[in-house]
Amino acid sequence: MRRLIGNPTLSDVAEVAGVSTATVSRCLNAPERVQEETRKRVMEAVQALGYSPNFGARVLAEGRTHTVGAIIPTMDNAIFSRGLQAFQEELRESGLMLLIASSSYRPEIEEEQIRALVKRGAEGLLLIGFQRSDDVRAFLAAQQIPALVAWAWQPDAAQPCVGFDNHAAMAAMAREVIARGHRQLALISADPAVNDRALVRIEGLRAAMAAAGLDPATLVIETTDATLESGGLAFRRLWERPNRPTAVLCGTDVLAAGALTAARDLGVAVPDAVSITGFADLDIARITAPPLTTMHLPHRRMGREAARMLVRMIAGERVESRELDCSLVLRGTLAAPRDRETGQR
Amino acid sequence: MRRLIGNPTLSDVAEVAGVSTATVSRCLNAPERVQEETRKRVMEAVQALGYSPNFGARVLAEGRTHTVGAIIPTMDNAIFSRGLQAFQEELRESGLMLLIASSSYRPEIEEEQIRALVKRGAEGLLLIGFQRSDDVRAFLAAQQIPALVAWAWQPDAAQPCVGFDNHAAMAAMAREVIARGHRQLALISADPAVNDRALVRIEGLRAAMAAAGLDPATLVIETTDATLESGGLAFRRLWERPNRPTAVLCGTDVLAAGALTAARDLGVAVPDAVSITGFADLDIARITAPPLTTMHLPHRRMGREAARMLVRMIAGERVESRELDCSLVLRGTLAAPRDRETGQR
DNA sequence: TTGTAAGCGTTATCAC
DNA sequence: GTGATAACGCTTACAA
Repeated sequence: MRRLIGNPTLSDVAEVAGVSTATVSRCLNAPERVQEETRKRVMEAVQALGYSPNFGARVLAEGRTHTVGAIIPTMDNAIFSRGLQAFQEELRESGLMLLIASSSYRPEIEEEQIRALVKRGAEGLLLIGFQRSDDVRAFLAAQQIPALVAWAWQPDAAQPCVGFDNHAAMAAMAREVIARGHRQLALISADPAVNDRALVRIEGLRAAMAAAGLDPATLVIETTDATLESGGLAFRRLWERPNRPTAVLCGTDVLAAGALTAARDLGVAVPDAVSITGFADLDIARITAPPLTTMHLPHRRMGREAARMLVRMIAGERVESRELDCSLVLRGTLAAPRDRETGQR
Repeated sequence: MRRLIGNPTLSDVAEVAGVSTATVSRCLNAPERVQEETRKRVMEAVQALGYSPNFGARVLAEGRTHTVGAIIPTMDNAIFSRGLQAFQEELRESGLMLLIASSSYRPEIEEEQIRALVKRGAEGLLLIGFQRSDDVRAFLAAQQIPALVAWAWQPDAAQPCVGFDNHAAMAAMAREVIARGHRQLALISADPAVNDRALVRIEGLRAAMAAAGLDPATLVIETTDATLESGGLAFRRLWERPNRPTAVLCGTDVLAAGALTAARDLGVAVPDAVSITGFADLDIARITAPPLTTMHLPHRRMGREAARMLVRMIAGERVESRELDCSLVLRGTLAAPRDRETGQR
């Protein structure tokens, strides 16, 4: 498609200013390399014509797009939005633009978007989690597009990553719950089949149970998607079971908030009748009643660090994967279980 | 910058397949226009070389980037994230990629980002609110970049927009509050100087007061930024004043949730001692205790509609601005004021 | 300091 | 149906 009205080009500017295109280009990209007077003349011509460089031509000639891509499951989940905001802010410092796509937690869409982003000139990619087909991995390698996995860190990761140790974090939460005396645990989690962070968290939880002498097989898991409603529904299902758990751990604050709301609607007192824990320490963790006991994640730091790492990867440097610390934040939804017979703690 | 290892080009593929570059290009862009057999041979060469078209060259030749840009105050505010997600999903349907930037509510950063986005090839822009310097407007006009204002709609808008009538919506909320018997109103709002939606909401509130025979000058306004903490702090300031309001309207659910949390911490019962209302009907509106009375906004519909309109604008079509409906959702934080002397309603 | 001119890798218009 | 070849608008050696 040709532009309806031809935008002014470099040579238009050059003609008006009475210089060569090279000089105009220099004025724009390396002003110090051209004489004060000439530059002034050129800049006036630029102004007069309302010139703005053609993106395609610049990319073709320079060989760079100054753009990176990020593919997240959805922007409509606070667990990603804060870190993503920090990621974008830091990218801006490096003069990079951010291309965003979302996968709706579906691998085939993620793959499609990875290809689309690369086709659109992304020089590097931010990806969530490790789960990915060999096909895409080969594609990325062939195109020499560096990809950084974020929101997850694993000790043995083959790819560069930045995030926290989901296994250890969930295990720590489980230890805290178990230390309070809970023996009947339940988990509300995203589907581990499509969410490797969820899978790893489940494993961490089971490991902690085993280490504490509990049988991991007694763990009841409700798998669901990542919305408030789903968390509430999952809690209701849990509550209909013969053996009600005394503590419900949740894979996310969003699920926990949903569970908490369902508990309130059901007239189930938290933490008196049941303890509920979250994961992520989102804003919502502080506004529930009672406020949510959860695992604090360094959202902004992770976003910033991801941007810095990706910038270096694009520059061709090798980067070390980076583990960030989480910390348990005890608020009001975790307490010792009450004895169901006596009502005593 | 030259690529370290030259990626395969169209002519590499052409050479391997023993055809011309034109044929290869056709195979990729209009497969039906080339013979079955030739195409097969070409595709094999493409595979073998791991060929992927060069973005810059394609843009230069085609004259299109298939990319749009969006600049929002911040992704880290649920009031934008849901609509933005829908916007991106709909863009994908049209084969467009999304470039995202944020302004932190600062006009000068927004302006910088507008220019950056255009420089990076955005064919159209999604902008929040109407407030913008003449400079940028002229720039956009000169570059012939269509811009759609979203999250706001005004009857007399000079630019195409899609959203809701902030004035009418806030007035409706105020009418509801006043109808309950409230006479001492307060508002926790974003700074109207940097947020035109906030300004319009204030005006709507004042208009409703005047229409109900209340003196708009009695409205107490606490201006603050858009975070949970700020909402809480603003509520505390309100509560320290000599004349405590009986109802606190908030410009956003986030501010309302902060206010609600502060009220809880202060031991102020909601809605018994004070009514609080939100705006936007975010997820958090349903998890506060009591759940928040707020104004429902059609987030996803707005995002989708914005994408469709922008696509048409880019195609050169004229579009009509579109107003979307809001609806009051009464939950638990609004009630009739209690008489401070007698405790009666 | 400035100008000349050779790419950059596509798409698209012609001929054939 | 296929092949030459001319744009597309910029950056950047290299020359002057």
